[in-house]
Amino acid sequence: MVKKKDQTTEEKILAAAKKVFVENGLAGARMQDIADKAGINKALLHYYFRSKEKLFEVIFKEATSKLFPRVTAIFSSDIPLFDIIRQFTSEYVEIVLENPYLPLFVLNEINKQPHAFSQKLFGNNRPPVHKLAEKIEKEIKKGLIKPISPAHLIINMLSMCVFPFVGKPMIQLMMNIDELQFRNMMEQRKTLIADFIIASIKK
Amino acid sequence: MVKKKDQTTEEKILAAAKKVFVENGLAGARMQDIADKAGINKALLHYYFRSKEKLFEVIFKEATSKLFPRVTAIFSSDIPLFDIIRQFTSEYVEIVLENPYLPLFVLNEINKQPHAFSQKLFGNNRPPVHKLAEKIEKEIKKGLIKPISPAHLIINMLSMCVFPFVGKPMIQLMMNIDELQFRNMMEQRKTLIADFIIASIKK
DNA sequence: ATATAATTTAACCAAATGGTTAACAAAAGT
DNA sequence: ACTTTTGTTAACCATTTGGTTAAATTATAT
Repeated sequence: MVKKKDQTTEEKILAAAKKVFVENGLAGARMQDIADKAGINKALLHYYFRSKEKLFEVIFKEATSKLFPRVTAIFSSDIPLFDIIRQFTSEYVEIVLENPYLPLFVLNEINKQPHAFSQKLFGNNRPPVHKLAEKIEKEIKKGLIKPISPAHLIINMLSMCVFPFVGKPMIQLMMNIDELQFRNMMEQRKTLIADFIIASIKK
Repeated sequence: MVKKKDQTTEEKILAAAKKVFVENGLAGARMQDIADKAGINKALLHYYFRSKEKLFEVIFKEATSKLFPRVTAIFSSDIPLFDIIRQFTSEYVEIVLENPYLPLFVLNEINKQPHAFSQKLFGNNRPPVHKLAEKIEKEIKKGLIKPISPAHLIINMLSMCVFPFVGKPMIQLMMNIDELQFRNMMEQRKTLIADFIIASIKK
């Protein structure tokens, strides 16, 4: 199945931990489970990472570090609104397609400890939603798009990107589709979401 | 704080259990915690509901029984497409506003045991998405709305209804809004989502 | 070669957790 | 009045879990 040959012990642990944490959350993850999946003794976990919390923090940072800096970059980008929408939606879906279970994991942890995790997630610079909001306001005033509350527009965009992953099993159940079909659908969404939004707000 | 006076013991347990389960999930919930919140002994929990699983099942059914029958009803309703969209979005948001943490809870449990929970959730009659999909197809063929994949349209609608609740703490963090502001925003979404969708697909 | 440091393990520990038991108290029949 | 059923509790139990310890093995340096 998986090649674990030339990985260092630390790498083996991190790979196993990521799987277990993302699947079960912080509280639900078992150190023994991580050790087993990494093919090592449980005590060795504590040798490399002092505690469950510490290990979790490493995984959490690593898992989210790909996504949020990009969000921040795109939100503050100077390109036209429609391009921001296109770029954000396609990039978001593309990145998350690599880790489909990440969003539910992040939302869960942030839900359990909003402030602690917002700190871990954003540090001190949260994604500049206000910049995007201002840009939307401007376009409305210039009469380039239909009037809409910027906050709602942003939430709509975020919703259509994030929810399909969070609700993946439910969607698969309701629509009776397998892994491949789901993946194909998400590939389509890379462009479809932006088209859908723009069709709604374009004058 | 809360009035627990004229409640029967069973009601006290159910109220406490709902809170604890929804906040922590099946695995994260503690029987002792439920007992404490209900102001009773832990053994009494097992006297009323034999096990954690049994208690959970009761809570789960009670919590979801309000929502899904309505979804099914609206999906199979014979009214025009735009009315379905308006009715579904407004009703969904309205119902969930009473239990804002329900969606994340349900998605989590369904994620952990897709088949077991789909059984508990839907029994043998899943929401008839196909009926709605067929209706969309027809409207497209009749040239009444722009062409769009029915599956994607449904996912978009679902996304904009569900995600704001699932992502509530994250949205509150990113947009820096309090409980009341969030609630007001969701009130607005009762009509806004449908307007947004219809604007996008209307010819 | 051998002393030193880094890595790995088996055995153990204390705390937490779901669940049980046996005894006690309160209601409800009779 | 008293017997039976229902409701409630404290104490207890087995298992699980995160974490520790001390010994063993392997690598590194001298």
